[in-house]
Amino acid sequence: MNLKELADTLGLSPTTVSRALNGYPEVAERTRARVMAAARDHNYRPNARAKGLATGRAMAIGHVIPVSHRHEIVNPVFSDFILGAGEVYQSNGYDMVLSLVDDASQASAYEEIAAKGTVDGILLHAPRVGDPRIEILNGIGLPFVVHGRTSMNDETYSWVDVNNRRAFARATEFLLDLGHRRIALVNGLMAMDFAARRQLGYCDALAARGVAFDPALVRSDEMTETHGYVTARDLLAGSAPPTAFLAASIITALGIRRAVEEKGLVLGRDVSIVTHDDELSYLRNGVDIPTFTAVRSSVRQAGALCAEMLIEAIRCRDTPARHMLLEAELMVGQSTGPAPLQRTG
Amino acid sequence: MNLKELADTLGLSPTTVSRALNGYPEVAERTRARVMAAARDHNYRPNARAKGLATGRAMAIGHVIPVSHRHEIVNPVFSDFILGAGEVYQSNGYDMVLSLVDDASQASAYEEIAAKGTVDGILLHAPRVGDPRIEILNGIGLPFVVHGRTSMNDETYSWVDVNNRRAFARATEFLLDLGHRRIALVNGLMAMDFAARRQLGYCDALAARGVAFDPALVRSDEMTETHGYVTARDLLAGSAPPTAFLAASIITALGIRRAVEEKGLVLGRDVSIVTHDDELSYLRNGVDIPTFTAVRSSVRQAGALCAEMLIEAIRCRDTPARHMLLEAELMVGQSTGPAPLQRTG
DNA sequence: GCCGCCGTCCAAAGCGCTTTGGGAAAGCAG
DNA sequence: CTGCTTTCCCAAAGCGCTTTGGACGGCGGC
Repeated sequence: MNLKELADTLGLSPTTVSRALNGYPEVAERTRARVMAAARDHNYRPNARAKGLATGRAMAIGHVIPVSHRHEIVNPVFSDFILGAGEVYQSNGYDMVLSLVDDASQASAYEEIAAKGTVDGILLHAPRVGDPRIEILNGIGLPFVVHGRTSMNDETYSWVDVNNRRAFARATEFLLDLGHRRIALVNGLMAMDFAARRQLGYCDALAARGVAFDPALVRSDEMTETHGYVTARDLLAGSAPPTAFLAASIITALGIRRAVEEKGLVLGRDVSIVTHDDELSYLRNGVDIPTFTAVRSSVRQAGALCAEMLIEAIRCRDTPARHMLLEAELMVGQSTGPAPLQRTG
Repeated sequence: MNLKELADTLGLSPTTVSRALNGYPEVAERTRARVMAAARDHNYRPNARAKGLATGRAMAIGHVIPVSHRHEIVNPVFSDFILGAGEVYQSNGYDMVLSLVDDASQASAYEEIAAKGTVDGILLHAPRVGDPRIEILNGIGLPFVVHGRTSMNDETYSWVDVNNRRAFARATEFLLDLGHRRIALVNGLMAMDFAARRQLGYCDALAARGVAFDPALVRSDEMTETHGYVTARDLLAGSAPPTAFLAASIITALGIRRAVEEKGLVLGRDVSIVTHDDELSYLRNGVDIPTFTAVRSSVRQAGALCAEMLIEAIRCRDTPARHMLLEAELMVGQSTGPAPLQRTG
């Protein structure tokens, strides 16, 4: 059933039916009611492609997911982010289209997406330090919002980010307050902007208390369980093992805990862990009391905020760039405790 | 730059340019080369909406993700599945569009998607036992492939599934061989088809060895870390605790391990775990030797297979339904060992 | 009674592409 | 040279919708 057929059924012109359905005033209310009823009865939906062609709007938003061929890992927070964004899209009538793009063809991919006209805006994930994609997108002229930031020219584009620096400074301070002095940072890949900021926060807090920064205590890699495990096992086997760990994600923290417990140490007594917690739906941090002490910030909420910001940018194309810095909340759980008395050896 | 402009630049008609770009034979090779070069130079891409309108093909595939409002959980395997499917789509020129649909509006959602015409086919996730969506989709007439199965009328639609029954029978046999008799099954939600099949496999294996089925040893819930932990803690605290656990996913297994180790028990000695392993990219099962003994089957590969099957179904609309049953592989890791001698009390 | 306005509807153009149905030029055989 | 096929190209219709620019009748004001 298309518009013309529906119009024929009603003995009206396509023009009138279109206007009736889209809420234009030039149609009698009685007629509009008749049209609406018929549309419902016949289960009519306007063809999205035709509508898009006519209006110039795609009513869809593109998410570009970088697929690196060296280390093919899907960001585990991705599905929760999508959920948050998706709900906002849905209630605003937007579709969500995903494009997997490998690192090599990043530049051309965005131009292609823009030229094809399948989307009205783009949501950019996982920006790297000094990510060139932002410049590319700015050049293309399609509205976009970045989940996260990249170090330079923050003002030239819209973003939603967690205050990673503050969050990790906060977490570090908390551990310092508990008397820990050897605090390991099990970070994500340093090429990622958020990882760089987290390390800055960690260093800030150490410096503020006059604790020397020890590069041997900082490790960066993809945020897998394995990375947490291997790193913690390594560090704990050293001559001057850390008494506390800062983890970049709950998944990493799980790996760290495994190494800790495997060594017969007790979490919260012998070793403390503070983790960043994205509040992933499938990895809730404990039932009532948080298992891990964590600086937490819902990635799902971030998804919703990004989506709202982007939709607004699409509606009014020439509004200035907007920014939203979310503060993570420190939740004390069972994985932290006072630093143990200095062990000899 | 659109087709008409490109044609004008070249001094050709839109018809010829279109044919040149789409590989039709009615155009001189010299002209074609000229057109191709100009298209590249001007960075021309045909507008997808217009192309779709003209051809009737959307060159996009829809993934419908159920969002239940009671327990809002995103399937943790989802992102890996998407990755596998996405790569296939990309290399075949298809876009991927995601729709979040809440349980209430499942039926109408599919009709809407079909009528809107944004996609050429649908990939169905996480089918439930006797899932009504399959009937709906069959009625709509849009090609679709199910990742998983539902119990009835397997022949009437295309699916890709792991042989869950066999996999869990296999895992159970393995534990029985090691001498375990009290084997707990920490399953996913029983409403999910795969969970039901897994339990069947478990029961099959017990029955084949004459071991009585104890309903107290079977627990079903969403496959979170918390579920694994809480369930295992409960069961281990009972008067006749299990000596082995079957976990529905690595995430659940992590929770079980936590409960085991918290109780001071040693994995692979006091308690064994066999888990299903979807080979999630962010939760690799160990570095060299698998941490968990597992029946494994890559969900990413399943995504790719689903995508291929669906694209084929779209290309030849009236091919019969196809089915693909993947066998999971048993990988012995460090989480299993001979059943401990019977503890008294 | 005439004019102008308003409310209601419609015809037709246009969005950017594909595809049908020629048509002109070139090539070939007779 | 004629008639036919082949090669290469084009004009125009059409995909399903929106939107511009009227058309038409009824109404009130003067």
